[in-house]
Amino acid sequence: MPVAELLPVIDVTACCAPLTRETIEPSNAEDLAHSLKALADPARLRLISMVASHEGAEACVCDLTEPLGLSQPTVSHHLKVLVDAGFLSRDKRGVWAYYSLVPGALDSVAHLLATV
Amino acid sequence: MPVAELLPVIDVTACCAPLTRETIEPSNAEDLAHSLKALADPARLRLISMVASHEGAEACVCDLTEPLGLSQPTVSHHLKVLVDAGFLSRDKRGVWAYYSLVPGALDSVAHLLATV
DNA sequence: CACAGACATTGACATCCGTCGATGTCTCGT
DNA sequence: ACGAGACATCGACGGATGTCAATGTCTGTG
Repeated sequence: MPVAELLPVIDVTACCAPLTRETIEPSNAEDLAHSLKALADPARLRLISMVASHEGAEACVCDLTEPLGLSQPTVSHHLKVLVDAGFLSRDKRGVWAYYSLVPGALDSVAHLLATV
Repeated sequence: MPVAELLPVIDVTACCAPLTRETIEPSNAEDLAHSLKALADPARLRLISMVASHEGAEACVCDLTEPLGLSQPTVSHHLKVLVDAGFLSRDKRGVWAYYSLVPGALDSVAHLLATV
């Protein structure tokens, strides 16, 4: 497993100043790039958006597969990427796996990008 | 040339509410993903950071190649990706090409990601 | 006008990534 | 205990991406 898998967003954000404040360190650039890569996919952006606006602010795979128009394994794959990156959390209750937003994760990345 | 090349960040930001406010439209997700893909690379993040913190808030390719540790064609390639995505602007003066940040571009993406 | 230098473009290559079908694992109801 | 269903994992495949060497284009200089 790549090292980056062990560095979710919260750790990235605690490390350094916003991108344009000072020259970013190569290792920090690598971490931030890893977080952004997790977001830089249409299906994953839609998943985050769908989970956030779903009732109860959580959703199971069965809620997401059909509206997304992708196969169940593909949806599970994307969700895993988002969980590993620290943007979503997974809560298995019975047969279902419920995904919800990790509070502050998106804001951390947004803060690193913002110039003001 | 892909259509997305013609949709720099400013257009993406003018289109829709923050990601978690309401379910994002597939086409908007595609546009935002394209912008994020442009940022989701360590070399490109470092380029943005180096340009922003360079004196005069602009830098030419010759300023960037050596500290980045990549070949000149590769640096030119990354800069082109960032210009096409609307994050950097290019100003050719004489033999040199000066790159600088597009004001508000990073903030637009940051605003789309933020939840607050 | 030729030459040197800064940068862009091209072509090639290795790697990464999104996708799916097939299969595995676990839980619940019968 | 068995079967059904929800989800994860695996293996494979095609397309996208980062990188470089080689080459092209343009600008200023001797």
